[in-house]
Amino acid sequence: MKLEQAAKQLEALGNPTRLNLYRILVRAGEAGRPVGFLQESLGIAASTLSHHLHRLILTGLVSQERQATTLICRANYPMMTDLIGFLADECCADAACNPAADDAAA
Amino acid sequence: MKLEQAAKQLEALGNPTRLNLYRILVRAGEAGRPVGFLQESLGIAASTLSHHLHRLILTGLVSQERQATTLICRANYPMMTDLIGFLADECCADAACNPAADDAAA
DNA sequence: GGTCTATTTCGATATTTTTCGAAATATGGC
DNA sequence: GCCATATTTCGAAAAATATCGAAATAGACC
Repeated sequence: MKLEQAAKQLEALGNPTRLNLYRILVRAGEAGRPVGFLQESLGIAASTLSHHLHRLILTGLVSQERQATTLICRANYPMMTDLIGFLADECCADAACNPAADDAAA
Repeated sequence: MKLEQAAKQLEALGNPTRLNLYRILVRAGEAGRPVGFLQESLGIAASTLSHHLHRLILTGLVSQERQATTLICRANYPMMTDLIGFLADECCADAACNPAADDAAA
C-alpha cells in the first residue's frame, strides 16, 4: 500500500465521529447497516453523516449497496487488513525487532 | 483503548508528513532518530517538524529522550500494537467473522 | 559568562475540516 | 404522474490544521 493512501485512510478513521461510525460497521459485519440506522445511532444531521460516509467510501474503507430506497453500508475488511499490515509492516526494518520492547515508553 | 484516544492517534498518523515521519521511526526501531536527522530526511522547516512531532508525542505514539543537545525520537511500539488491536478488535462482533469476505468490496 | 548547535515557541497566513439547514435527487407505491 | 421516504448535494460559517520565518530556549564547551 502506498503511503499516501494509507494516510488518507488513517485520516478518515482519525475523526471520532467517523471512527465510531466505522466501528459500528465493523461490528455489523457482512450484514452492514442502512444509512438511516447509522444516523439514529450517531445522532447527527443526515448531511453530516453523508459527508463522513463519503470520506470513508472515497478511501475504500466502506462500501455501499442499494436496497430499494435504503443504502446499506459495509466495512471493507480486506482494506482494513491492508491498512493494519501497512502499519505493522516495516516494524524495526532498520533494526532488530523486539516485540517486548516496553522501554520505548520510558 | 478508548475511542477518543484511538481517534487522536489515527488522526496523528493520518497526515502524509507525520505518517512518513512515524514510519522512519518505526523502521529505526529502538535506536530511534535525532530530530535533526528527521528534518533532513523530510526536508521541511524545523518548526513544522517540531509541530508534527509534538502531535505524535501527545498521542503517545512517539517518545523522546535527550542526549546532550540532541533529542532522540522513538516509536512507541506497544502503543502501535494497542491501536492496531483496537482496529481489529471488534471485527464482526455483531456477526459471524468471515476472514475471506472479499465481497464487501462489491 | 559568551558562543555555538539543536530544537521549540510565537505569530501569522492559507487551506482544510466539521457541521448544519435547506433544497435537490432517487426509489418505490398509489 | 404524484406522494412519501431515504439520502445526497449545495451553500455557508466556525474551528482546526499545516506551514513558514523569526525569535526564544536548552545544553555543551571555551
